[in-house]
Amino acid sequence: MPAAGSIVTRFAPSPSGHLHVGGARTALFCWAYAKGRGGTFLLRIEDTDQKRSSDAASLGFLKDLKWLGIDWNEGPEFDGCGGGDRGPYFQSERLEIYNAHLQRLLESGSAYYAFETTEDLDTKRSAAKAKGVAYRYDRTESVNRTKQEVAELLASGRSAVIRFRTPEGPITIQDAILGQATLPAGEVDDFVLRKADGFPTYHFAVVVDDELMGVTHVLRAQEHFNNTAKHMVLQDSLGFRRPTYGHLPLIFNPDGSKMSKRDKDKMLRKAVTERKISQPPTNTVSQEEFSAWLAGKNVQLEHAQADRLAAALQVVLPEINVDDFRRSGYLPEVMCNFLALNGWSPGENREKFDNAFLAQAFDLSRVVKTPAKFDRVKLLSFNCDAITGMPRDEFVNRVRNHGHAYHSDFMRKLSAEQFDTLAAASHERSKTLDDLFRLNRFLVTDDQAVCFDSKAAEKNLQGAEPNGLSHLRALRGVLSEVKAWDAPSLEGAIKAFAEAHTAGQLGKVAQPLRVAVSGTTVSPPIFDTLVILGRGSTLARVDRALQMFGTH
RNA sequence: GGCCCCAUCGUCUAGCCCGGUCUAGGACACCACCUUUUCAUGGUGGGGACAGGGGUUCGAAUCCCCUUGGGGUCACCA
Repeated sequence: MPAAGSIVTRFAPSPSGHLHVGGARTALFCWAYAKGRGGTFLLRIEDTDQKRSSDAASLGFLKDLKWLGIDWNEGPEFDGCGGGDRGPYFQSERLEIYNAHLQRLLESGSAYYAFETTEDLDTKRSAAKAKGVAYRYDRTESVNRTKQEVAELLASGRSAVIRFRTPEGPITIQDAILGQATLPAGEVDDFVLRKADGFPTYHFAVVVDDELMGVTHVLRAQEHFNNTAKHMVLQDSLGFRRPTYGHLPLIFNPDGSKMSKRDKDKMLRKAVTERKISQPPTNTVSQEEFSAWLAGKNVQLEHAQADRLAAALQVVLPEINVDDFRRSGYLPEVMCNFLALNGWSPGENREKFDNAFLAQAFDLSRVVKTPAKFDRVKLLSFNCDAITGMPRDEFVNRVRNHGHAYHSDFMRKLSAEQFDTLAAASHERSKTLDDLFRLNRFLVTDDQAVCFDSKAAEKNLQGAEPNGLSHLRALRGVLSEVKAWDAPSLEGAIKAFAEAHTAGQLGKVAQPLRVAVSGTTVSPPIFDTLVILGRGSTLARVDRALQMFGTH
């Protein structure tokens, strides 16, 4: 239990889907605020929506937070984090607590049972909309029922919710970031506290838990701003303290649209439509699923399906969730740094910092009020800087771990020595931990299966004599004679060859060789590439290229 | 549509609260040139913003008002 008067912040995700960047940023700020002030950062899982919540999603959130380096002092126990005596930290396990407080409201007349069905309410809502009037819940019928009548209805098994009897009058919200705002009287209607399934709504659970868990500062996304009014009137009715609120600006896509998992479907649909594909590529999704997905814009593919389809179509899906970025090879410390820069800045032209700095420098007064567009290009640049700036050993280790996690096939095909050579050679040209695997497939394909890019071959192997092919033919002899198959020896031999045959222009020799062994014009430095391939593969590939492009 | 909030380069932002030091700073992106065995990196230089209109003031990016624009919210989702 933290000392009295100390700061308690919390991150309270609802466990559906994956942790996305906006949520991660909220968690990071909550963490930093508490951390920098010797307070407590608490994690609570808001799983009151039985339909959407899942244990798998909860676990995913914990893992993602852990990966980002965001540790929680209290909350679900996981990998050294969590615990605490103000639990349980899953709202689904706190129903008795909510019911006890609900009882108080019911008895004082601040809450009441309501029996309208969802359909009833929908009808009223659309009627209001048709008239161009704002819909407000009408409490008259519910409130006029006697206790007796309510009891009878309940006894008869009628489905019921409990609503809050919102007091009259305007409500002024005090916000540490946005200042204050006053909602006119009547803006907040009688919202639901307990759903028909017996679970509390977000509004009720959040107010009860923040009080019971001693939360002093609520930092959350701006979409919750208006909800704060509801929470405040509830706190008053329950006799609760009022935490300090700070509403963080939202994070959007570069085009201003909301960042959502649907962006992946959108991109895939576009690719499918453009290429006029009517049948799913093999081993991706079933024909029925594919057709349904294509037909309905709101139909979403499962993660795994989307990944398979993207792979088959060679489309790179946009990263939305934290684990997408992880898979794409972004570093957790860079994610945190960049996320923090969306909506906050330390000033003094400082942009690069770690979480320790963030914790000591973060302050609500420097949080920006305007929504941010998430710029993946800048993130990539930050990632590149961090990767090229780290020690060689560290890069090799981290890229190896990434490989084991996401590219086990690739890792299996290279020896430890080969991999380390490749990693070292790839360090300075890697923008992500994934680049190495994406760009060097040719190293793990069979010598006879190397796929040649026709433009690359045309430009570097064919053409008027003396062309690349003729150099390659002559170079083949040199390569087979090189005594030690290591980078210095190869460099010596090939440079000597270039001196003799291309007036020292290494490119004239290196490029044909590169195309011959990789199929394209891009690879790690040519000498390293040859070392990784070994003499056998190199010569086999050169021979194959000579054969394929040499005969007419 | 009602209500609430916001408004600086293409993007993230510094400056704004406490008007002059702002011919508005940084970063990413962009353009040009240079370096380079490919790719990438790196180096040098360049273009690029105070949404518009009214006030207040000797003086406004900074304070006030209006307009416009953007966002949020109006669920038995959180």
